[in-house]
Amino acid sequence: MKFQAPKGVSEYLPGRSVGFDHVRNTLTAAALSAGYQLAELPVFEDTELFARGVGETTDVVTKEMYTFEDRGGRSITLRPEGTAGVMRAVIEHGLDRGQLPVKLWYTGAFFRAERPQAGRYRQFYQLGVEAIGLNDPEIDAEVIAVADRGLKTLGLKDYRLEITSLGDAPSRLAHRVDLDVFISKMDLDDATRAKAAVNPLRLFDDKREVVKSQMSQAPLLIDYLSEESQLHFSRVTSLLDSYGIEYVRNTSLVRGLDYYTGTTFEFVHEKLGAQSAIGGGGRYDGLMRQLGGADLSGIGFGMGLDRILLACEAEGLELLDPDGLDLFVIALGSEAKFVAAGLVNSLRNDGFNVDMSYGDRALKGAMKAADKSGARFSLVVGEDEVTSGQISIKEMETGESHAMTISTIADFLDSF
RNA sequence: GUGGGCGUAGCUCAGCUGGUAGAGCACUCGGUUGUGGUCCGAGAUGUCGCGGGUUCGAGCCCCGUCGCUCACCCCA
Repeated sequence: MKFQAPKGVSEYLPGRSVGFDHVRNTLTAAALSAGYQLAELPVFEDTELFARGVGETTDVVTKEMYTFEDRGGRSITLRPEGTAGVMRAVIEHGLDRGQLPVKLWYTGAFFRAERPQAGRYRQFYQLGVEAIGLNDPEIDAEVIAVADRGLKTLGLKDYRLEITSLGDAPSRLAHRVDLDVFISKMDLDDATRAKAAVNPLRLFDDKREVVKSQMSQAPLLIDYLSEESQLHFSRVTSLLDSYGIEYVRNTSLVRGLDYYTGTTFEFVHEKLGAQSAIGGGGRYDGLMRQLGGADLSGIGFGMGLDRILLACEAEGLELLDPDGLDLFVIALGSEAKFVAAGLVNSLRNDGFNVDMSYGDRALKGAMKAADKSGARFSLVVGEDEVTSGQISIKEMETGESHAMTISTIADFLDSF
């Protein structure tokens, strides 16, 4: 029996794992730049948390969750998204009792039992932030700017920020009345009509031409915003303007999680195929209360690390490893190998990244290994070096060598 | 869940109307008794995804299955 990874999971091995780590670290740095603090949360939660948080009628809940019963008979679900778990932790530990907003970031694996596709996996990685407790347009702009800063720091260019406002409850109620009337007059198949009955906004996202052409005349939620919602949204866009962050208004932007209200956004990459959303998020007014907490608003985003890596690769960005090897040591002969191992261990204790050749490789092969390791310097240790203590460190890129004694290697490496 | 394409060496792929498996890259060794990237030479590597069927004979045809992939759906 030959084992294979479970269907549809993403995994990153040498070659791509450095790029993945770089993406994650860059987005982490963006979150830290704005004062977000780490929340390390479980990957599974009470099933009910997601049912109530994400929305009972969403596809995510009705057909994409990994749900199972644990040994105590509890219904457990692998987290399909991050916000519900963060809210649970905030409520459970009373994090909202101090100063607001509570600003948290998280990263890790998420799970949805979907049919795999380009950029869509059953286990995938996200990094997200949540700012909870205040309904301040400056926070909306900050959250969007953090995500955008992360993408720009990576060097991404071929993406766009789409943004809209889903308004507050009164706005949406007024719109829905008119939208339902409009949809009732449309020519639709049964499945689509059923979908519309659950959430009519979904029809704005339909890719079929028959639906798209009819929906082009549909009433838009953006035209129903209350004055308060309008003011909030225009302030957010003004802030983005002042930050120099470009965006396009997408009045038919719809998201698959039910909890979004007000400011809602999505980052879309142009070179990714059908699964082109590399991240998205928005404000959620009723979520915390819905989950048994105080009636506080919040806003956050989730960025898809797998898709962002794909986007970087599609743009041909170089994702370098900042923590590569400083030195690669080649030992010739048993005695030299013993000495070299001690030297390597001691340099590692001093904080350098060092590797050495193992086995009994010929010098040529060992040099090749040094080359492939990506180390900045190489060093050959043989009988002569062991007895004299004199060595010569070679700079791999230039081929230049530097003579010194073994005891001064650390000082030499430090000077670079 | 629905539909299309594809599974051959570690990777990318070739393999004719069915006749018993190949290339390039990567890897190892040597040319150059202790200095990589170039060049030259040699070598090693496969249950041809898996199971069944047709056939004297299957990598090739048929069925099933698993996986990958692309799109729908949905979303990160």
